[in-house]
Order: sequence, then structure tokens, then C-alpha cells
Amino acid sequence: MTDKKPHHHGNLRAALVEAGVTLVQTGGPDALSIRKVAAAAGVSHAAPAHHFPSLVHLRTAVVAEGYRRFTASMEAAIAEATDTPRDAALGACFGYLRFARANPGLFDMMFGTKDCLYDDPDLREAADTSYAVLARISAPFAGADPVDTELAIWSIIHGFASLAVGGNGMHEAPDLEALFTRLFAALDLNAG
Amino acid sequence: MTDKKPHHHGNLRAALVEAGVTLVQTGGPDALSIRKVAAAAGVSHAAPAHHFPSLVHLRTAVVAEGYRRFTASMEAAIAEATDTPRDAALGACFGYLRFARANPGLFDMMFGTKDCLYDDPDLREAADTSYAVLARISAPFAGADPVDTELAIWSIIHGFASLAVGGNGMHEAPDLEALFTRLFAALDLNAG
DNA sequence: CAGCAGAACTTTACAACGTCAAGTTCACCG
DNA sequence: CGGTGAACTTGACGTTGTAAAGTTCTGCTG
Repeated sequence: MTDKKPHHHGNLRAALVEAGVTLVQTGGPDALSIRKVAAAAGVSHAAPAHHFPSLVHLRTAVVAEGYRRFTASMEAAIAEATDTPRDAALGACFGYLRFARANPGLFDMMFGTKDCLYDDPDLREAADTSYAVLARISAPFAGADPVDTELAIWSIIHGFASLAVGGNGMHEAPDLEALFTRLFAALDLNAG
Repeated sequence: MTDKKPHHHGNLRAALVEAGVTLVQTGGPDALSIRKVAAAAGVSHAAPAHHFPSLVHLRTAVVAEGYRRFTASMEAAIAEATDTPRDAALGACFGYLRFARANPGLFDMMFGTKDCLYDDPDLREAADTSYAVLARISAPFAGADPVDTELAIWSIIHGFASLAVGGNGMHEAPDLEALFTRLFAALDLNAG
């Protein structure tokens, strides 16, 4: 029953990333600060330095966590649509869109020009896993060059999601998923 | 012909925005700082406060200037393509893509979640002018709902440009414009 | 079990930032 | 000529990222 703490509780690194995700979700990418995640985890402002040598490292870890949740959002939406490959692709897009709308700060951080360590293995793996989902749902429609199909689907859902998230002139459509479904139908996918 | 300076040279506000654009272009959105633009313009660190009550106002002005250059980039590319409406639309997309690649920082700032004063009249006008270009080149393909067509074109070029700018897994294709031309061809545009 | 090496964390410090409050200089108008 | 207000400066405060040095705990070795 001693109050023995290693120094912190169990895993400070994970607690810092969790706090960072919360900060980014509530206050946008710029709300992420070393001192705030430290305070949220109940440690001194310099404690994170041991796990994240600089703010860029912390950002990288938060973005990587973002990609994991992003992948989960797409997988969950795909699981809802068990019919045609087209349904699966559209489902992935819904998961894409839902994630972007639910986590605008993380989404912006993941796909913006925020400096991250793009060579970080953890980030690379998380991002590659996301891309693999996209490649998987695109495969049934692949033409001469599969990358063309992947990029067509990726571009249209990414553009749509980005515009839906930004405050920029995107019409406040009542049902964005129905709207996107029409746009998706305009894509001439082989063997749709 | 006297060397009289009012206090500064001619137009400090414009000089600050110009310096801000340069900062954003070279160092990304976060490199924009009141004190740096003040130093670049050769005034004290508090001088900008008179023209921009806060950093958010300065950001807004820089983003508005970004939209103006963005519009100019699209118009220039449209002017190169004087054939079919399809050529004009594709040209606008090229201008879109070129701007994004040439000014990644500005592009991210314009379409990211950066807090700006979206109600600012100057910004509104600049953004609306950009949207008008898009609506213009989309008009020839309009179906039942013109917005559907605009959004289809906007989404695919915006997504493509965003992905091309980000460090995210976008294949370093040798000729992005040729690649996009193929994607654009997959769009089933009415009366293409 | 003793003791030490190193990891984990704290404390202190510094420069740069946004912003506020005063003070100063200049332009312009009566 | 005088004074009013805009344009700009100076100084200060709190917050940030980061470096350096000190302290406490962990775990392993002998």
C-alpha cells in the first residue's frame, strides 16, 4: 500500500500522447504544447523531453495516433457495408469523412504542412496502414495502373473531406454523405 | 523630394502582409510572427498592432493575399487553354495545382483549420472570387444541380493538390499534371 | 543484500513570442 | 501657431520551447 510511483504512473509517454490528442481535438493543431501535455499528465514541464526530444517529436507521435484512429474509422465504416466492392469503397470514404469531421484538428495536422518527422517508423507504419486500406478497397476497380484508381478515389474523398472540414465556403449541406455519394457516382470506375 | 517619412515609408500595412507572405512561404504557417514581420519592415515589434490588432488579423490578411494569388494562378493557367470548356476546366486545375506546389505554406493556411477571421470582408471577397472561377469553369458541365459539378471538380483537384503538397505517401510522380489529367478524365462530366 | 549506473523527473534559466500600457514623434487642420 | 490624433517606440508581463544541472527512483551486478 505504499505510495510508490516509478516516477510517474505507468506509462508517461502514452499519457502525453493521449493528452496531446485531446488538446489538438479541442483547440486545433497549435494548441498542442509540451507544457500543457505535461500539466495534463501531472508532471513537470520538462518531463516530456525525455520521451520526446522536441515538440516536433511529440507532434509526430500525435499524428501517428491520428492515423491509427483514422484507419479504425475507415475499417468500421467498411464493416457496415458488406455488399458490393463499390459499397465497400463508398463505406471507406464515409469513414474518411466521419473522421475528418469528428477530428478536424487531427485531420489538419495529418495532412497539412505541419512539420513532423515523416521518417519516424511509428508514423510511417501508421500512415502505410491507412494507405493499405485505400489500396484494398480500390483494387477491385484497378485499370491499367492501379495507382490511378487509388489516387482518383483518394483525391475526391480527401478533397471533399478537407473542404467539408474547413470553414471555406463549403455549403452547409444537410447530408454530406448523400452529397458525396452523388459525387462518387460521377467517378467512372472500371468494373464498378 | 524631401526625405520625409510619415513615420515609416509609404504603406506599412502592405509591407507587413508582404513580409508575412514571404515568411509563410519559406517557413510554413507557424513561421508567421508579428515580431518578424515588424523586423522585416524595419519597425518596432509593436508597430503592427496599429494595423492588425492581433496575430489572427495578420493571418487573415496574409490568407486573403494568398487567395488573390491563387485566383491569379488559376486565371493564368486558364488563359493558356483556349480550346474546349474541358480544356479550360483542366487548365484551372493546373493553376490550382501549381499554386499549391509553389506555395505550400499559403495553401495550407488557406484551406487548413488555422484560425482566421472568416468574416473579414477582404478575405471573404478574395475567397469568393476564387470560388467564382471554379463556378465559371464548371458551368458548361452543370447537371441538375450545378453545385454537384462544382464540388466534384473542386474535390478532386483539391484532394489531388493537397496530397501532392503534403509529405504523405504521394508517389513522387514525374509529371503530376499528366497524372491528374488521367484522373480528371475519369470524371463523368455531362456534356464534356 | 549493497551499491552504483543510468533512466526518469524536477528545478532553474533564457530567448522568443503575443499582447498590453505608456510614452513619443509626426502630420494635418483650425 | 497650437493642439489633436494617428503612427510608432519603449518597456513590461505571462507563456512558450529548450537547454543545463540537480535530484530521485529503478534495476542490475557483484
